[in-house]
Amino acid sequence: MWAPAFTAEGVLNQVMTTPPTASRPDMMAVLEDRGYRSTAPRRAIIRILEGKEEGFTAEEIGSELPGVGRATIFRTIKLLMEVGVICRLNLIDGAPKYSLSRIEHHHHTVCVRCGIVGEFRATTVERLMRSLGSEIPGEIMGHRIELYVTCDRCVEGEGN
Amino acid sequence: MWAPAFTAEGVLNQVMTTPPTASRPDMMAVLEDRGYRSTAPRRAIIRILEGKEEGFTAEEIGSELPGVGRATIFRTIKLLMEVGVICRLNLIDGAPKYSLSRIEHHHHTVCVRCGIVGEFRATTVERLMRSLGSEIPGEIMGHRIELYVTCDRCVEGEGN
DNA sequence: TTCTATATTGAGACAAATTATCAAAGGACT
DNA sequence: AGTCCTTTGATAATTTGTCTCAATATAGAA
Repeated sequence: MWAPAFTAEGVLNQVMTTPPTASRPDMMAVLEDRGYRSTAPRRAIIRILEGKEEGFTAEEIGSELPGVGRATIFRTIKLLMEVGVICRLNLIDGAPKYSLSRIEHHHHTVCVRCGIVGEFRATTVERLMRSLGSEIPGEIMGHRIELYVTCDRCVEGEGN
Repeated sequence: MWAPAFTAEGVLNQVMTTPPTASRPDMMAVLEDRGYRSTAPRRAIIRILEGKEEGFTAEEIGSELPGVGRATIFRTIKLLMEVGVICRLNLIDGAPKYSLSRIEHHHHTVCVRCGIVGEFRATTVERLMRSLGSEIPGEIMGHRIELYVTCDRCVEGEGN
């Protein structure tokens, strides 16, 4: 198995990458708390998702669960996004990818080579966004930041 | 007609929104410089694009040029992205939209209500990215920042 | 436990945004 | 004008989702 792409080092309170071991909420419980039913397809999808530390695609989940209908895969992903436990991001070419949300507000790194997704949080980013708020016309409703990187593994394996 | 969503005010060297009058490169010339041919469909598409100050969709361009094949619309958009004169961005729901690049490196604001696109540049953002570089594993290849806003016009027209 | 009202599911049609194919047409240069 | 190579348009195919609707499963009552 592969070692984590991100280690929790970095200037404290500045940049915080999330170690894959960070605790995540029980996704099914979150859904139930919101009144959604605990069904076999949902549990199956969630079980698969729990192993996806570095991002996943809907198609990927679908092919790992041939017994679950495609519509259900998408419906469940959408539901999990609505309740905030996973989020959607875009690769450089715009291709969609999903990722578990281990920390409330965060941003993503996406390897331009292998597509592996990581997340980080930087309080500086938030400060910056607040200050941009007064300069930009209109009301800021949210933001999305994606950092395109060549991950350590791909840098090392240069030429593969 | 509507007044620009963005005015070039703001703290100088901090946030810079781009006035719609900012000069843009001659897109056809850029393509020719790269060895691409100047064809009627390309010139037509570019002529339409020149009037699109606030972002556009491929479908929109296509319907304004019924004589040009759909594939050519997409091919030309892709080409213009490759040479860097337009760029692609995503609405909150992931829907694609394109925008002219008036300044080399910039980011976008997208109104969550009307979808109008604006661009801005903030040197603070660049400084931040550089500092993130040393904290994040891997090599940073690029980044994308999208600010989701409710534009002035939509805030005013509240309830419409 | 069984019943029941209602949420969910799966199959498949449909939609939007692209990309691939390929023969026909169009530029650039001689 | 002629030739070669790029581009184009029509259309099929793909990818990522959403919608419909009848069949099924679930949560909570009885």
